[in-house]
Amino acid sequence: MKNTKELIPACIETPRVATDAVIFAVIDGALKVLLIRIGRGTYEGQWALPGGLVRMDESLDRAAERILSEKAGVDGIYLEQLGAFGDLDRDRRGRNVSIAYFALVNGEEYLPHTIEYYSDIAWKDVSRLPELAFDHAKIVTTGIDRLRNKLGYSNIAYGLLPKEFTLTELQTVYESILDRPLDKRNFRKKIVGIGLVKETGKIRKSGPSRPARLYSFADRKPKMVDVL
Amino acid sequence: MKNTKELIPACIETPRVATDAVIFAVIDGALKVLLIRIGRGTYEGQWALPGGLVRMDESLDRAAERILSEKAGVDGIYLEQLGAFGDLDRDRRGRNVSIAYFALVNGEEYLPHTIEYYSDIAWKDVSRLPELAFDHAKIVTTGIDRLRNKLGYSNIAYGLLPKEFTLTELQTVYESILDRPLDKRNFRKKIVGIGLVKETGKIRKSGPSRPARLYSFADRKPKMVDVL
DNA sequence: GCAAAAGTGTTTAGACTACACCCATGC
DNA sequence: GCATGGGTGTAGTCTAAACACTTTTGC
Repeated sequence: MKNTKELIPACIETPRVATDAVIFAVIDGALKVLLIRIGRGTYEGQWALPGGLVRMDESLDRAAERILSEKAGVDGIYLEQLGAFGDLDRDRRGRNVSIAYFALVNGEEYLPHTIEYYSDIAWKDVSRLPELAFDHAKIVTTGIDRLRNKLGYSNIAYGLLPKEFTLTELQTVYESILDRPLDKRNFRKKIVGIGLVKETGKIRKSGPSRPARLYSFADRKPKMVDVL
Repeated sequence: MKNTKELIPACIETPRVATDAVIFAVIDGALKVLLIRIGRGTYEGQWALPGGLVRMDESLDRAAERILSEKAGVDGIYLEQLGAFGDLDRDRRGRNVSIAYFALVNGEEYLPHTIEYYSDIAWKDVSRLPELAFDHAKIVTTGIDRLRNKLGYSNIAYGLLPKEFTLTELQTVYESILDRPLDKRNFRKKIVGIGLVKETGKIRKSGPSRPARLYSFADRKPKMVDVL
């Protein structure tokens, strides 16, 4: 673009720009993605990620926030860019490029609700995904890779948990995402040792078993830490 | 975009889509980036990354390859997407989004040459960069971070070296990029131990010192390995 | 024989892994 | 008193870091 002609016609042939969001939550011990079902048009009835076109007067990050808020009712959470997806055949309706974002929410607190154009919205288990429209399967895979990776060197897991939680709950989140069991003693030693979480002093009683201590994250901003 | 109206006007208001490339080389023991100087227009005389508009009939990856080839004469090298940059004020000439790529070349083999629209092209030391047009300083920073990171868990350094090289040369590349000295014995032990490189059996004599064994990369395709 | 770069091992400290039993509570 | 999940320590192995001298060559 640097060296194209300087005077730009109001309208130039360029791919349209959209964003799609991969929103994760851990629910019932399983990693889930928020999917919507398209209500009309070429892809009617198919599952896809929530997304939308980027407007001329908003940055990519802002567009992602707006679309997430409008189409999935999620506000004020951590959003991170996953990358741009721009293969020629990604959308049969016309040439476009999608900037994918990924986000984490606490599955207990957030209740998805369907909106206009979407005939359905639901959490789907990543290990049993339906067929997805566009190149969204690829985007989801990229998102899962990023999430797994990031879990090992950052504190992002805070996005998936309530303010207070037990170490067992935290471990379940890690195990669900990594899809493998972790040693309880080593996990607790490490997590507490690096100061990822701190004790709240509170205790939660639940059912016929020893009550658990409640912890909270030392930081609720994205931060690099050697976790695993 | 999924839930916009189905029939798309031939021309819709959307940001233009471009790509820019951050091309690295290690020359004279310093990490360098390939920059061009803009020949005309709003940003005339300023330094920037080589880039260009994405066409309607090519994917992002393909556009990046084409532009790299056309504007910097670099062909057939490893290209990796860095991410999308789409702030509102990134280009004073109009709204656009740039998909940035990063690439590595062997500074000894590749000689940059100026082309149409560019008044100059040159390797610039990353520690002494001129002021850059657009948001290219941010893109370069992202590129350097990615490169440093990747050096630690992949074999990408092969892109920066000729087919055969000495272990000292390899170490210089690592040190230039990480901007810190490495222990010679530990470096060699690790690099050879993990099988990143293999001996060619050849020896290179050069000046008044002990001749050095020549090595080559075990793999010349991107691969994950725990290097540092 | 000396300057210049190549090459080579050992020791130590910290991190990761594997592993099994007692504790506090509700019913 | 028993079922349920919470909580704890140690020994062995591996990896990373620190560190200094000998070798081969050209001149």
